[in-house]
Amino acid sequence: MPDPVQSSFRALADPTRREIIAILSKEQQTIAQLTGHFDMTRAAVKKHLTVLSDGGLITMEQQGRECINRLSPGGMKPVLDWLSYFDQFWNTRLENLKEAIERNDT
Amino acid sequence: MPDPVQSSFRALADPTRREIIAILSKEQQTIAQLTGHFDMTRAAVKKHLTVLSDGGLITMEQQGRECINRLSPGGMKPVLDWLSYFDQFWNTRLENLKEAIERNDT
DNA sequence: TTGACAGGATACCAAAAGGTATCACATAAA
DNA sequence: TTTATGTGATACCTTTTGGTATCCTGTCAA
Repeated sequence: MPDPVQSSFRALADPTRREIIAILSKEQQTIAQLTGHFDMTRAAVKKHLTVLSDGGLITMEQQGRECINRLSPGGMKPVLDWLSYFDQFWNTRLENLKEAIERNDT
Repeated sequence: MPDPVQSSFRALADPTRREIIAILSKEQQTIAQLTGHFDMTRAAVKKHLTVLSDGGLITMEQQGRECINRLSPGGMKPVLDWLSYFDQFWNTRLENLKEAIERNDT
């Protein structure tokens, strides 16, 4: 899937993948660790991780026999780019983002 | 689909639906008008519109024998809420949103 | 009234998506 | 060196999804 917008949005469209993102936002995890959070096999979790990786939202680093999964900071760029194109309609909520930004910037 | 986050993200996951959003951001359209923009049947376009409506991203108003489709201003709220939860990782791109907001706010 | 036009609704189809089971392989540990 | 662990890869299954075709209903215009 060569379109970054499509692959990003696709990666976000599944609740399991969004939860994986939430978990990885707290700490990096191996595939086996991540599987412990869900009621499915490692193979299924690994498929989700592949989709997330294709979408640029995470990075998968091989370390010995383990596979470390981390959130990719710039991965959300295509999504935010697309969303910001329609600010004039959805800027209601952007107020909150603005606050978050100002908290971070200083 | 009772989960607003899921139905919103699902609605955004298809390129045709995102293009519909782009079109509707310029002007409201009937189903027949929208169909003119794509290489598919009215039935297919209507299905996409139903998904977008389920996701709260558009409103469909019956007007005589026509069906007027409009962008729903607050529809992106669940998406932006979810995204803003991970600001600390993706705030790189939030800079641009900030600029867009400041252009609109005055 | 009689068409023509805009949409619902349904059934159906092919492909993609989410998931499991299984086997193979490399590596860490005993 | 065994043995167990963590993962990759493949095949397979079921459900969902994107799409068409078809038919039916309502509405606007001659």
